[in-house]
Amino acid sequence: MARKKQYIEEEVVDKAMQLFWRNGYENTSMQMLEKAMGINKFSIYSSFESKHGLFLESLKQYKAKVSVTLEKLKNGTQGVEDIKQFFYDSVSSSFKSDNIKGCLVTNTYNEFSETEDELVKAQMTAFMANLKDIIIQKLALDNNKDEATILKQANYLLLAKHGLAAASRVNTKQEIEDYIEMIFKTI
Amino acid sequence: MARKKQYIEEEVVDKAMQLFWRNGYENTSMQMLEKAMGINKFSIYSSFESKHGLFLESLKQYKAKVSVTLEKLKNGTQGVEDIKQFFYDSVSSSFKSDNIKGCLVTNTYNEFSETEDELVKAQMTAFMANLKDIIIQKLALDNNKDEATILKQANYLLLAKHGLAAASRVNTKQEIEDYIEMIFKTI
DNA sequence: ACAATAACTAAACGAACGTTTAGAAAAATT
DNA sequence: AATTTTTCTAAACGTTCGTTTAGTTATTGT
Repeated sequence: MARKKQYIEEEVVDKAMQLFWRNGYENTSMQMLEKAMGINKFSIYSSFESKHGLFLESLKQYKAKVSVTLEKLKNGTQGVEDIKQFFYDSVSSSFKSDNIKGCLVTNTYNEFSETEDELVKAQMTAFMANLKDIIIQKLALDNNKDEATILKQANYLLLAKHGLAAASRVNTKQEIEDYIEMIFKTI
Repeated sequence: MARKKQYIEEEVVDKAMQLFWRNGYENTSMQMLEKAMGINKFSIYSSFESKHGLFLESLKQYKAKVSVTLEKLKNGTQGVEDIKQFFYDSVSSSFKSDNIKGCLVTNTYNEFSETEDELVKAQMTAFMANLKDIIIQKLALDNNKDEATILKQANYLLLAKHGLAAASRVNTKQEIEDYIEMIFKTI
């Protein structure tokens, strides 16, 4: 019939994701994407329809990437200790030297908080809500906490995670680890 | 001699600051600034040289604005309790209904973390360092904490404040207040 | 080998960006 | 009132943005 694609979509999306992750949506241009993905604009548009479509695909791939860590948390049986480990897992990629870019979901949550892009915002909210549910589940595993305490602690942990993601962009490993330890002293 | 300016620079900078605060630097256009400041591009450029210059001026004005709260913290004698009050003061402006924009310094810190704008980054770092010093001072006021503990707690509080600023963009008042209370349970 | 089809290159698109400029309007000095 | 000086208006500047469009190249099935 015809020619085959000379690139694997999953591979080029991964490159795009890394760029969005580091620079955000608005500060990543099609020119930068072309270069990083190793294919040109036509190919990007024929595969993903638009920059926005590519971004949504990048978000999807990011979620798939972190789902390993999330699944590990979900399957844990140690309660609070599992959550703590999840926090450590979440920032571990930042410590691989120059990969300091926090959490793509959190970054996106911030960047899009003032926009009217309901599609992206809905995805972010869903991700957060899912994480909150899991955290509540883990907290409930523990001994004798009443529901009100669990909800408060879940909120606290979610916001602390939010801060952690932001912090991992600018703070040292030691500071971040100290921070995590401090977070869980209260719980 | 000649005509006088028909606007007060401090007033128009305040409008600009609010816009930058809400949307960030890159997502605020000159067109938006023209409209919000009520003067046109020529006037903006003759007063502030460039968009970047206007942004620096906005940052300066923001610092002046929060210096009241910062001074209150500096003059406090209650130690940890002063810091907690400072946290409440910091988010209080977010509760005035639709003014949900977090902290301009934190927002800028995040947006510029991957740029090469050393001028802006230096200002942000200086602001953070100053806040850290003050927090250390307040923690030292308290009873019998050793220096290592104080440093750890100061780092924790700084990151918690960072998370708080991000959270105030997207969370409810109740969640934020619960969060602050939780933060200080450990200290 | 050839036709068909899809993926490629590369140039151009209009729109929006930050910035500049030429000329009109207004106020202060003489 | 005339002159000077500065601010103002409004249009245009050159770039870059995301997106589209010809036209070429490569691969597949017949």
